[in-house]
Formats: sequence, structure tokens, C-alpha cells
Amino acid sequence: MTAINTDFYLGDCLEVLTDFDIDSFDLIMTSPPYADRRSKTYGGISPDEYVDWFMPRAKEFLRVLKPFGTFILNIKEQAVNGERHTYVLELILEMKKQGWLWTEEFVWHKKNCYPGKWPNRFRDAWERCLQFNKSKKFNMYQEAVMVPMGDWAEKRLKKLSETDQSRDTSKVGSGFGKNVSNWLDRKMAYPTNVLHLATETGNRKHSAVFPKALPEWFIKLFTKENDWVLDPYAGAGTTCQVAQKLLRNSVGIEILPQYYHTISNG
Amino acid sequence: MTAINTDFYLGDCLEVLTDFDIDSFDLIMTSPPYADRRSKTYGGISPDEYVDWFMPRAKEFLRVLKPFGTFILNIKEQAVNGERHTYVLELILEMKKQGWLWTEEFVWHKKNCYPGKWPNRFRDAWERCLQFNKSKKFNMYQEAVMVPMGDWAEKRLKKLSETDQSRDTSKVGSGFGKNVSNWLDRKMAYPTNVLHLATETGNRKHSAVFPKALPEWFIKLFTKENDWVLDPYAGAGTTCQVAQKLLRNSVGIEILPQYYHTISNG
DNA sequence: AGCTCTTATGAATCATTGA
DNA sequence: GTCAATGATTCATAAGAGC
Repeated sequence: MTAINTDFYLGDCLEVLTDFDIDSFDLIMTSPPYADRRSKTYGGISPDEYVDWFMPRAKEFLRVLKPFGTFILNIKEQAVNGERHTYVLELILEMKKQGWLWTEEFVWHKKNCYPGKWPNRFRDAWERCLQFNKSKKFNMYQEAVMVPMGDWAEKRLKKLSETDQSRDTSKVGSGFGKNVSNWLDRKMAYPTNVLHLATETGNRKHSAVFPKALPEWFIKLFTKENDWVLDPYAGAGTTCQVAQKLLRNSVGIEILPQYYHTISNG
Repeated sequence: MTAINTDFYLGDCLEVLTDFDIDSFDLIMTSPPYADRRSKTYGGISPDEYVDWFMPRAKEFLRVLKPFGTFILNIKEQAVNGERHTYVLELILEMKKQGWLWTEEFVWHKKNCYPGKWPNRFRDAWERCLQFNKSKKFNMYQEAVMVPMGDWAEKRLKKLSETDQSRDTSKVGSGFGKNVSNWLDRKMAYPTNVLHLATETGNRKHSAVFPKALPEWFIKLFTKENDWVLDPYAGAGTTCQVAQKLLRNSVGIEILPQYYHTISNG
């Protein structure tokens, strides 16, 4: 049995990552602080300065990502003066100049988005999950995220985790593997680039930035067991928790001591 | 009774629109030919030239749109050499320089998108519907697109009073309009910026992949009866058909004779 | 166990107020 | 004038309590 590492570091990922070798990670999955959001806890980067703030960090990510690895960036621009700000668009263009390939844009449809009513705008119910790569060729394990066919597929996607997983695993170990795979071929379909997930609101201990199902989906899709996952804005540590559960090694970096404390104590 | 106009023009919208006055339209809703898509029918604009091709036309749209009007641009960049092309991002940035406000980006989730699988990519199940305006203030009729509320409200309302409901219903015709509207308010909610619409299959005459529900939603949201709607890339004429059905005047422009013929003959 | 009902809350946005 | 803080608006979800 191979031991799984789950390491946390306190600090700015820009500095912490200098201690890591090139080509260290198979997947970088993160949700950095958005511009002007969480200003109370993170100090707040203004939308106009966001690209300049992010680019040196993106450069480090490029360095520590393996050649066939993937970088998933969960982000969404907010409304400023009645308009959507353009810093995310500019970020994509700048990252391409830096050497990244912008392979895909997944949509995370937030089924339970924040309520509200305004004269000129509806509720914002989606966020971007931008996929960047270093190479046109990269590791992708599509079978790992297949979903049941039919209308209930979407409902099951989020629940696909705990119970179903352990049950399937136990079946595989006891000779049912082939049957399972046959069943999979007939009843399962490849998903699309639209993810339907609800944000987790019920967790009173630490409010997760994104639902576990989000990193879970991308970790399954872009890594295999014993691979290395990095979350440079670990926050409450959701990504690393999921990585550990899925038997992936992971590194989480968080600049805020209170989060770091929460993480380290599990 | 007011007569509703539904006019079609054959030609390039860049030229046809010069005959129209400034401030003519309340809504411009269109799905222009995507770069390199339908190249056989449209002559094929390459992705790298797309912005240069589009900008003079955007300038005309800006001219003929009323001050409080809205421009909805349905578009999606395709994958080129394994990457998403950036011409849509660049288009947004250029249109802002031209004077447009980028108010919102709606997501059209294509529920029954074409099946397919590629080694490094899933099915593309969404498109952008970019909202541009001339002014921070614009006409928006949110009540016209309200949707039934979710389970939470239904259960709560059911529990609230089985008898009160039927009582209110029976009093509809007898002067209790206020109660009915309260009931409506509880039963309906404002939608989000994510649209779940199925593509219409089976229409082999036209290459348009534009379900009627898409222009219908935006026409209801941004215009009222007798307003003027423009579709400068009318294609099979879907937008104008819907506009007519909803008692809006409309102008459709199409450069391809075969489409123009189809449209004019209904 | 399986229901139903209650309740807190989440990367929100805009208008108003005050310095 | 500009800019920051506060209040009002509002819905899907899951945890938890009760039966």
C-alpha cells in the first residue's frame, strides 16, 4: 500500500511554490479570491489590478505543473457600475501570452444561487471553470466521470460520491468488476462541459468555497491514483480533502492563518 | 388594431442598415455565422479575421439601436488546434471600446446537444448570449419571463392553505385581483442568467440551430408589444417569426438568397 | 427507517446615506 | 464632487428536528 500525502503550507503561494520543483503536479485546481470579494478576510484585490496580481502566480503554476498536467481555474467576474467587468477575459488573453493553452471553458451552473431582485439584472447562477494546459496532449480519464443516462443523471452526479463509490469498489474487489463495466457501457454516458451543482450551504463549521463535487469531478477527470494535486488557495481545504479521499497526493497553500489552522486540525 | 410589420431584406446587413434611421430598434437579437462554421454557405470568416469583420457591423447596430434598447449576441467560439479560440473575448473588449456596455453574459445550456466524444474534450453543451447596451438604463420587462418557483415554495404554499387556494381561484372573476396577484407573486420567481433550452432537431432545410424559445425569451424580456426587433442575420427567420407571434414589429436581413426565399414564402 | 416541516445561509447587486 | 458603508431585496438547498 502506498502512503498518500496531504500537506499544507501557510503563506502566499507565490513564495511557497518557489520551494517546489518544476513538473511537480498533475492537476492544479483552485478558486482564488475574486476581485473585491471577501475583502474583509483577504484584503481585496481591485478588479482593475487583478490581472497584474495574478500573472506572477500563474507563472509559478506553469512551472510546477507537469507537461501533461491540467490547471482548472474557477472564477467569475462581478458587476461593476452596471457592467460585467472584463478582468477574466483579459486574464485569459494574458495567460495565453505567458504560454498557457486555453483548452476549454466549463460552466458550473449553481442551482441554488444567491437570491435577489434588481431592476436591470437577474440572479447570477453560473461560474467559469477555465481549463488551461501546457501541451495539446494532456492526461484525461473520461471514463472516471461518466454519468448515468436519463433525466436522473444530473441529480445523481452530485451524489455519485460516497455511497455509490464504496459500493462499486467493493463489487470490483469481489469479482463483479466485469459486470459493472458492462453495465457502465450501456447505462452510462459521457458528460458535457456543463456541470450542475448546488453550493453547500448547510455546513456550519466552515463554509466551503465550492461544493466537494466540483474538485471531485476534475480530480477524477484529470488525475489517477497517487497523482499530485495542488490547490494554491486552499481556503477550507476542500480540494485536498477530496484528493485524499480519492487516494491522490495533495498540497494545499493558504495565506490566512485561521484557515490554515482549520485545515491542519482536520 | 395596430398592424404588425415583418419585413425582410436580402443583402449584407452592413449595407442594408445604412437605409435605416438612428434609434430604430428596441432589440437586436441575432446569431451571426460563427467563424469557420457553415463556411460553405457563408463564405467562411476565419477566426483570426472575425473581429475585424464584425466591428463595422457592430457600429451600425449601435447606430440603429434605440438609447434604451438591447443587443443580444448569441455566439460561441469553437476549438481550433485543441484550444478555444479567443475571438469572442476580443470582440467583447473591442465593442466596449466602440461604446457598448457589456451588461451581462447569459448562458444558454443546450439540454439535448449533439452526442459526441473526443479524446480530450467533452460535448459542448452551452453557448454565450452576450447582452450589450448603449446606456446603464435600459428597458427590461422582468415579469414577462417569470418562472414557477421550486419545491420549497410549492410545498410551503400547499401547506399554507389548501382551502385558501381554491377560494382565491374561485374569486378571480369577482374583484379580488389583489389577492390573486399576491398568489401569483408567491408562485412565480424571477429566472436566473442561465437558460435551459433544448435545441430543435429535425429541421433539415435550415442550418440554423436556434430554438424558438431563445429569441422568444429575450423578446419578451426586452420589448413590449409594437416595439421593433432586428435580426441582421435572419437565417431561417426564426427571430422574426417569433416577434410577429408576440405582436412585435421586426426586420430580418439575410445575405443568402436561398434563405431569403424561404423566409419570404413563410 | 422514511416522511414532513423549519431554518439558516450562500464568491450577489443596487440604491441610499454619510463622510 | 468621489468613495465607502449600510439596507433592502430574495430563492434553492441540506441539515436538523419532529412524527
